[in-house]
Amino acid sequence: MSSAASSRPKSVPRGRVDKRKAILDAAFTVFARRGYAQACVQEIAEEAGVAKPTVYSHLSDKETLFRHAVEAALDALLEEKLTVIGRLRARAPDEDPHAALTDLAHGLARICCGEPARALRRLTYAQAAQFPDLAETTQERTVHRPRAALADRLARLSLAGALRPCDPEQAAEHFFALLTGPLESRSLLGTRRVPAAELRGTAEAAVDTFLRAYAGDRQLSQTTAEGDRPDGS
Amino acid sequence: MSSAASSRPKSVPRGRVDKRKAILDAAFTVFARRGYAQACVQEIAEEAGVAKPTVYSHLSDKETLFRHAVEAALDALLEEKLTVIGRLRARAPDEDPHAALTDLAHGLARICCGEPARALRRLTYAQAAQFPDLAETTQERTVHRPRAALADRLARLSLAGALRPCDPEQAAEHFFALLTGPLESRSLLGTRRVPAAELRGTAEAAVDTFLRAYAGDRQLSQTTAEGDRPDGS
DNA sequence: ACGCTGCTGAACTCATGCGTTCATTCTAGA
DNA sequence: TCTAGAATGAACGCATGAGTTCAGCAGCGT
Repeated sequence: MSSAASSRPKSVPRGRVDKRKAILDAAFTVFARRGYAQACVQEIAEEAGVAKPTVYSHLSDKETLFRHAVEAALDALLEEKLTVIGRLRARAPDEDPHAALTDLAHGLARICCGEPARALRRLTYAQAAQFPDLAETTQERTVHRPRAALADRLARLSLAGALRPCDPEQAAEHFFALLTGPLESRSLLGTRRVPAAELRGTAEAAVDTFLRAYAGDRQLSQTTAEGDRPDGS
Repeated sequence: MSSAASSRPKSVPRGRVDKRKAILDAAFTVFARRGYAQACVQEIAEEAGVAKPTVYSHLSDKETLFRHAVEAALDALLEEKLTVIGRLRARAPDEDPHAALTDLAHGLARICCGEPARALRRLTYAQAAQFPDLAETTQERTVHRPRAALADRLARLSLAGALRPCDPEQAAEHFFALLTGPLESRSLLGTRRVPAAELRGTAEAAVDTFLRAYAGDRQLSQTTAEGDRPDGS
């Protein structure tokens, strides 16, 4: 997303390129950098390697620009998360869930701490009051849908006896909470880049606690023994 | 905080009042309502029942105004949280931790879903890029200090055998995560007012899961039996 | 009664930035 | 090669709002 635009395509051959996409990418980059109010359309145009009137010919408004840019970024992020969650499907349902969940947690942690996700969180929080419908879309795409997808997977694990009988929606919610809550505080509201080691430690701690609370009888003793050192961060 | 200013003291007797406090309260109210960039000093002055030059005579800048208003709100919020956490101290350390933690969770949930806390989260997220030091102060006051305070209490519970041996800092972190994560998603990024019933249910679910993961051997069977219905929200 | 101090309100300057206009230039396609 | 449509860039009008100025006014101590 921002990686493509951050190389400042100043010298696009001026002819036919996919200007619209370039503009939306640039818009997200600049909004992420400055925030909605502080971002000016001129800078977006420059970032996209395009003239200001061109921007207005594609997207009528600064607000429209913002909405489309944010929604595109949301979609990309959702897809990433669903892919990582979907990897659970490939696992044998009766395998030890510890390894599978650790992989999952680590994958999700990497996504949540990536620049796009952090920027998106800042932007949607900031404009939650001004564009309440966007806040709703955001929750839907970044929280509810991934949670539902995870709940499906956890339900299967539960049936297979790897997790105790429980409400899978709530289990998924708690899984995400244990993972993203600590990450949130470690990234200083998305301000700071979380080092990979911390990220891994946080993910493991989350899985540990999650399994202590949700592991099925079959797994309990094993898990409890394994995660007994206090911490490591 | 905002309750004093929300009654629009349009007709202050013009003479000596604590203008400065009125201004800071009004500033927080207006910033919370509009966001930093959209808030205008004129509106803050009106909300405080004061003329615009008076505002500038007390606080030199819009930025200064913002910082002082936010920090005052942060302090108030921190004190509230510490008070609620401090109530754990009064409990007998060998008593069943379930009741104590539920009280705590419920108290914290009420604070975190209150208008000041939600507004504060929106504001600091929004301006995290522009005023990074404020983001740090915010984390310190709203996360680290309360977590440290809770960790102290949990350490005592652990020593008393009510919780299993564990890193109290991490236990506290997970406790907060299990509580505030779900609350966050239920309040739609602070946009929506969470109904009391949901709030209570979330708090109980958080304590449930927390105790399943952290209860000491003495408590394990009891807790596990008690929280066995899937959910309730 | 007098003047000092702090507040008022209205008007002002100035910077910023949205959205638009227009004459010009480029590219694609016939 | 010629033409239509898209893109350019530079300038413009206009609104908004930060921060300031200033003449007047209320209260208060003396």
